[in-house]
Amino acid sequence: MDVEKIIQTNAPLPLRQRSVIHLILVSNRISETVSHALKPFGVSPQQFNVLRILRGQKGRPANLNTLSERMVSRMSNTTRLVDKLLEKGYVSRTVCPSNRRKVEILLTEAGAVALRDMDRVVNEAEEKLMQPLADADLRKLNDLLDLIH
Amino acid sequence: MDVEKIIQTNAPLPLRQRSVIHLILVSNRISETVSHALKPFGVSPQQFNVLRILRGQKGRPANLNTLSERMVSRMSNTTRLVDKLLEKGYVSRTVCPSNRRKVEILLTEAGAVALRDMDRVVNEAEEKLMQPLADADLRKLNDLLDLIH
DNA sequence: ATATTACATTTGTATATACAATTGTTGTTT
DNA sequence: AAACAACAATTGTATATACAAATGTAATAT
Repeated sequence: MDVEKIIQTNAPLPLRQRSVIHLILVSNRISETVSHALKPFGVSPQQFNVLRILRGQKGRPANLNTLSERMVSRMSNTTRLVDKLLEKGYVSRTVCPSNRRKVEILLTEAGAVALRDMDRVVNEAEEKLMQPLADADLRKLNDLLDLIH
Repeated sequence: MDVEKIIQTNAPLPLRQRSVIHLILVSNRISETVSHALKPFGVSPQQFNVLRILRGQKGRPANLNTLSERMVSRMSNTTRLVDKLLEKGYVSRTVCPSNRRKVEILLTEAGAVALRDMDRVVNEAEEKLMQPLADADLRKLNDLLDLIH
């Protein structure tokens, strides 16, 4: 990404500042792309994220706490996210019988089916974005990101 | 950043997928940190961004179009962003005399003063985040990010 | 001159998110 | 058992953002 062109400055940016802006630009691009790919399914990237976490549970129910802890972006209103998925019939929500404070959320069959299609389009979108990076590049990128606090 | 720990999966992620999640996690972390650093000034990162663009204009007024084009995140409602900055007295807004469709936005003296303080805290925050990366690392990171579409 | 089109900004609306306050349930202390 | 603290989820509120529609102004065509 050509940072200077995007933010339209002619003065070259200090290296650190450029890196920070670059990271945000790339992340925005990724989010937009994924968002766009998911549009036909009527789910946001966060909702998609929740569905993937539920699949990872392999049939074991997840409560709200677990979901919010595992989300890529933690500061979400998980209750309302799950509401949306419920409306679409992708998840079920029942009060936990052993502890009535908790709630048990499960991926429905319809959710699992839809998720497979979502996976396909999201994977294609990510592949397209990251295609110029060889495996060695991706490994190096991950190593560098690991350094950031 | 330890991606697997954060999203709490024991299965190691495919390299490309891990990179994508990693980028988003890092970008979220940066946004949160900057957001937090700016809290005492009562401005959001986007508002800070607008102030910086206005300073870059060096006294020449910017219209709304210019602002939205140059913002790191383009999909913002620039009118309302400027409204907020106006309330705080950081910018002025007047109808352009030569073309009454346009609007001329300028950084006020109070805005310039506040911006200097914001710059300091934001720089400190970014420095702290990126401190583990040497110059060579930052250059490499920028190069890799440049590859992404 | 009037109508049409293009331009620049603003407003409306639905959704998302941050953060605080509230509700309902369970566990612990006295 | 009653009172209190801790836990889990939900609701309220303010702000942010995406996207479409509307407003007002200028340029162009008829």
